[in-house]
Amino acid sequence: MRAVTVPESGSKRKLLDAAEQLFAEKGFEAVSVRDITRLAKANVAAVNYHFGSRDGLLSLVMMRYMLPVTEERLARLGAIERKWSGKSVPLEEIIDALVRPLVGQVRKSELSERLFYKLLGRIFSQQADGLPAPVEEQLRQVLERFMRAFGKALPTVGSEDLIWRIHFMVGGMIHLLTHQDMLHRLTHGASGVPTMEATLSRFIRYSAVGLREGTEAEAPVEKGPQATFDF
Amino acid sequence: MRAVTVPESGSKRKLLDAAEQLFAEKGFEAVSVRDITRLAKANVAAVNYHFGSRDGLLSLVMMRYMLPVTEERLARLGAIERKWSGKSVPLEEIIDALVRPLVGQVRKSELSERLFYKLLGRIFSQQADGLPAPVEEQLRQVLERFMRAFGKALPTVGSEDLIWRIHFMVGGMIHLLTHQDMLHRLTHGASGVPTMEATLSRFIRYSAVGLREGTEAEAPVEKGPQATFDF
DNA sequence: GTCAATGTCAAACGAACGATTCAAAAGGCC
DNA sequence: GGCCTTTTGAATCGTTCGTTTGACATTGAC
Repeated sequence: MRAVTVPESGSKRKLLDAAEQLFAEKGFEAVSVRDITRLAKANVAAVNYHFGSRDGLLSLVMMRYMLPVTEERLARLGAIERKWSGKSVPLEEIIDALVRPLVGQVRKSELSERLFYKLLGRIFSQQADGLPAPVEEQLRQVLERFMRAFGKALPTVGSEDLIWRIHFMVGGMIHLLTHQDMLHRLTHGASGVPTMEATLSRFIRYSAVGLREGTEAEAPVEKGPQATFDF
Repeated sequence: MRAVTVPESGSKRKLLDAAEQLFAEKGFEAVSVRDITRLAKANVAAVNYHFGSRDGLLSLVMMRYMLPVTEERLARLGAIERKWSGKSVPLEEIIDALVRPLVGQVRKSELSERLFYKLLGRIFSQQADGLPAPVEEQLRQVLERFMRAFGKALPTVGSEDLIWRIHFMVGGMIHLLTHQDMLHRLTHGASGVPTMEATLSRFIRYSAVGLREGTEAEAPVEKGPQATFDF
């Protein structure tokens, strides 16, 4: 994976910043090239000059935010598996490796925290075929790696159950990103600070019990020949 | 709530059907009135004649699908509470009342099952201020009613925890609707039939354990002065 | 038959869209 | 200075957007 480098100044950088802000606020389809150049105080032609097309700019914005998240996710998962080498990895730590990079990368961004999460949420909630190919490839890769890890941590959960439970968990994660601001306003009206970190541990606890649902109570019977899961 | 009546034939009906199909397939923003009139084999002016504007048609489509769901949700919850009058209502039955109407209304629709769920998912995943006022009002009403019910069924869960857990659950529900087709293809490759009903009970079990997380193990201490939740 | 209400139709409206052109300006290097 | 590459600027391309217009057809009431 190549890094997405960004010039420190100049109109290219101004265009990227403006595009990120507008995409996060209004969605990828609701922002025109003219909206972006107007905010960046640049010429309409600049987008096509620097990025080839509107789609080129969109891809670059997505990659710039997804790549660090993907790399931190995979690095954290790798570190965890090394730490517990051989032994089974606690479920909570896997979920943590999946979701913590979403907040871990926020400070490196120029965007406000609120817009950063919105932008990530918009990327995740896109239909897969609406994403640039390299972004889609990243998501596929992350899914495969974490699927395998969850499968090992939950050996008594049938593969079909596991897929669905992870599906529900991912839905909660996306919803958390896209509607995070609304709920944080509700639950921390005036006080303020303890926002995302506290929410994260809530999410991890919620998802962990859902993922292992039934594995303690019921007998550890194998559910069929399709015991191991890999796609 | 007034019912949304639809003419049995004529171009108005054809426009509604075409709009529903296209909105479900491509999203509310990606469909033009010309796309709709082309599919309906009607004139471009027909949309504005029958519905006043594109937004008018969009509102009508949303209302047509949301109203029966909302009514069935509230009716089911009411029936459950009457059945368990006084006694505490099992959590699973409340979740069931929230999600079963999503599949209960599918047969009354002209749309295929797959598109029906997609359309509902698109409505739910819209930002609140992107929805027509009456639809938003329905969602607000449903949320308030069910919040109260969940609060009674989980008296030991702090109100702030409860809000977040319901938030995660709703995210899973929306994700289930919007990406249901992809996963059903994966998990029932060729076989087919046992799709949504089995998935629903999976979702209910997953969400139930997440919602009551910690309420069995830990002592039932009140978490603070904000014990009861109502907004 | 006449009238008014109800739909339908082709045509066109102004506005906005992404993209392109080409000349002027700016910047680095000899 | 002179030269060449990179970047900007205003103007404009062809399309598509939602909406409107006014003529024309159909219908049922009286």
